Amino acid sequence: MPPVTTPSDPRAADSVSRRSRPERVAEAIKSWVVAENMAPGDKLPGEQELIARFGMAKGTIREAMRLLEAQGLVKTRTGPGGGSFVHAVSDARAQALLGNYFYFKNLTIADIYQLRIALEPELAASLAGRLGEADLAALEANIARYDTPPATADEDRAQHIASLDFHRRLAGHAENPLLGFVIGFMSNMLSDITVSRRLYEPRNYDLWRRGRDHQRALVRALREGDAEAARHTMAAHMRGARDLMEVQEARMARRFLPDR
Amino acid sequence: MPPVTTPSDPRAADSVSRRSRPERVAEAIKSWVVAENMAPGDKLPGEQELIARFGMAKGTIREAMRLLEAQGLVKTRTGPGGGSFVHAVSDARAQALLGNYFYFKNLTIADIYQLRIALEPELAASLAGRLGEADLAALEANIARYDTPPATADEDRAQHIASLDFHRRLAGHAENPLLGFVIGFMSNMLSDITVSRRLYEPRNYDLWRRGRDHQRALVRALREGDAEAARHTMAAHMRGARDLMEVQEARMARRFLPDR
DNA sequence: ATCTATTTGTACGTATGTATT
DNA sequence: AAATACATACGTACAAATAGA
Repeated sequence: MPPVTTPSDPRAADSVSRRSRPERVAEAIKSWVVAENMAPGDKLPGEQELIARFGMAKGTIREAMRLLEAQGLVKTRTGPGGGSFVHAVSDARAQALLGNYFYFKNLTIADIYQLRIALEPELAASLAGRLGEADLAALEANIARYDTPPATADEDRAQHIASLDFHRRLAGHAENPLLGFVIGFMSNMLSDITVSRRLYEPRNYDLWRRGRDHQRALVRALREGDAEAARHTMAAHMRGARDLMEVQEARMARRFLPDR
Repeated sequence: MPPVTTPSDPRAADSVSRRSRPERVAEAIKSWVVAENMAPGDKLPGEQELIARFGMAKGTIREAMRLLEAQGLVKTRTGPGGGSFVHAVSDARAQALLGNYFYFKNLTIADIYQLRIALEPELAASLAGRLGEADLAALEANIARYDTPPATADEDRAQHIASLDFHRRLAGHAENPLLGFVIGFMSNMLSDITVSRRLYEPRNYDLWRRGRDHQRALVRALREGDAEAARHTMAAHMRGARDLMEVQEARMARRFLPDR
């Protein structure tokens, strides 16, 4: 583990030394993890050893560990064999942290759909012919969850989330982790909306049913390995979904995404 | 500020109470910020008041504040009038946190280009006719930074980063914050690469010069407000840039993104 | 099932650092 | 320059959790 600038360093004015000690310790540990090429599950030095190595107080070291924990990079366990361990940042954590960023922007549903229309067809095409029968069956089972018209606002909402699950599933199968992450993130953001015109109004329901048929056609194209059909079907599905959101006057909820 | 489950709570087994006290305090403060609809700059209660309100020790409160600080949601200042303040998560912070997530995936340059090819043309089209003359001139000045062939590996690298600045600038003008963020993030990820075949080899340089010409044509389309020309020029530019990365056998660096 | 050892988690008092007035 | 109001850091004591005997 590398040394950290000591507190008695006389040149304490540059942008590195201006950071708090916990911050500096956390940075040092991060670059140590890189230098040692550590993998998830590997154990970091214990509290006492860190206190000794950095020459800092227990509280300072603990604050540093909380900084790393909030980033999702370490998990800490008590007891014998306990300690802090390198941890791969989870999907949910990364999404929650990114959601914090957008909490202060005013991201609209139209913004999200601009990316969905560009990316979901790309994902669909790249998945054609690459899903096993079990996964395809799971997608069809998912569609069945919203096969009957919703009768209440609660059912309406549940079906809306269920139809996003379809896209979350696809995202989970993406071989491109960036593509999968962005699409999964958008699906979760869209799960948190409020609508002022309900789905079960005839005009809305018609749009919605067309979307469900698109999903059916999409699974067919995926099964047959027809990438271009999958791409075009998904593109049509996304345009329809965007229109439905507009008709429903859907609005994003203003809250932080949950971490799990 | 809402109360937090007290330490003497007998039902300490569910997924909420299993969180550590600092985590619970941090969550409570986050939902309080939402409930009060606080904005960046607003002051949170001071250490002493939090200690009193939560009935916890100073160290616990401080660890909670470090959790929020790592997420980029609060900044803390010392001195009179100091304390912790709500803070909009910065671009750099959000990118660094998302970069942590991809550190453990193996994201390839091809993965990034799959998204760039889908998204950059969309951004270009949406910017056509919407940039002022000053911004357009800045883009042209940026292109001038790599107008002459690089002579050394250092110049090669500097020009590579400079050409990504062009895209960072465009991303900065995006009206869609999600689109701008994702493109800016990818630009920064691509700034951290190593290449095994240098740009100044004739074949590579030819590809690279074609890219520079695409950027020039793109600025022209943006100035003229021709969205479709901008879209197609950017699409060609992205395909060319991807080919150049492949020819150069570029590889992602394995490190954490800096926070600023 | 209990005890014991190990390791983190919480508490609290004191001293120091830092920025504002 | 001095007083003030705040966070920052330290050190110690004890509590809680967990694995293993």
